[in-house]
Amino acid sequence: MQTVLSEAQAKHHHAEEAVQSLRRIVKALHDYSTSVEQQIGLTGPQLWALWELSRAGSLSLKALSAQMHLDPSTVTGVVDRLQRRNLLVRVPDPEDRRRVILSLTVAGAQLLKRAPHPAQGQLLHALHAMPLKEVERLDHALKQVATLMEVDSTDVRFFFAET
Amino acid sequence: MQTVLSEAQAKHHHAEEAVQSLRRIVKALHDYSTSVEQQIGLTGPQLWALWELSRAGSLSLKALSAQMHLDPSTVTGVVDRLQRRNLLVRVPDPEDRRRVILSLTVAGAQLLKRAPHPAQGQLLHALHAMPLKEVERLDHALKQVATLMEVDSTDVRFFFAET
DNA sequence: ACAAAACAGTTTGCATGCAAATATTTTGTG
DNA sequence: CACAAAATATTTGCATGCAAACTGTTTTGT
Repeated sequence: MQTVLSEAQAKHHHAEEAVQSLRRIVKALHDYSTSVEQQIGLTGPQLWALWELSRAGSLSLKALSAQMHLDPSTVTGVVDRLQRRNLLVRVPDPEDRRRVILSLTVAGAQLLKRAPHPAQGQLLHALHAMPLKEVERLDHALKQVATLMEVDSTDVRFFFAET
Repeated sequence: MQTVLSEAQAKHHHAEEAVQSLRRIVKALHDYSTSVEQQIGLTGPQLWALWELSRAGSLSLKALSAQMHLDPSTVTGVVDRLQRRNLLVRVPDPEDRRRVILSLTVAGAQLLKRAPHPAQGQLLHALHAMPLKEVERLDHALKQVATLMEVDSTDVRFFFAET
């Protein structure tokens, strides 16, 4: 019983620490975004959108929001602000007049050239600085966490006693 | 050279996968927040604020925002909405009249009783479902990632070649 | 052929979230 | 004591982000 208890406590400890680390990671990502904004005057999502557009050549708004895992209504706003600064254009799709084709302008493409890699760059950089074995394990563990979180999405209430 | 190259590729692969998993985790956290909102009519931050307040008894706005790692101006808004629903009260601190003391109302405390554990509950639940060894490794790896990201916050530009 | 359903994009309304500016109060220094 | 500096909370302005409602267009089913 003693063993079980202390093992549970150890797990609790590491779990809390892991959550804390995730918070730090999210914060670091945000700070990186802020520094990018200072450098080139684009917010994280704005740079990300341009980057996806550059990668794909051109995209419908729906496709772009799928790439970014964001709601189309959110992306509409981001695209508005980019268009207002002449970094991209909206062109109606002749094939399907519901659709809008988004493409970079020359100004947009040029800006991208002097811009850093979008948001996740920081994270990827950190991962690349770690030994392969470590990255493998991290990958595996995170995948497990993500899956567990997705599976148990219903009634997780009171999993923790109030101590 | 062959070995080095494929090892780099393996690392790249796992790094990309890890980023993807982090995205899934963030999304799962958000989905959990949404389900909580459906259940008890409070957003994630609102529940979180009440919970911190309950844990501490009472807090100044500054202290609460420190607990939540949020800007005071953000917390002001959250507190506004909670106060509007009579879940907490603002009382001027007689000791220091700049300060405001936040405390739960009876209604707030009662609501908390039937509320699930705030946001991170989902994540903690998932971590507790994992073997201790795994949680330990995850904790360690995440700590490393967070530290690396914080250290290299300046010029990470172009760490990745455009492939 | 044409009503119904599905789809793409936008608009509106709301809740975060931060930075910068402001008002009030307290503290520290000469 | 006086006055500058710091601290606390708020306000304002802006950019995400989602859900729901709405418009127009295309596809589907009968």
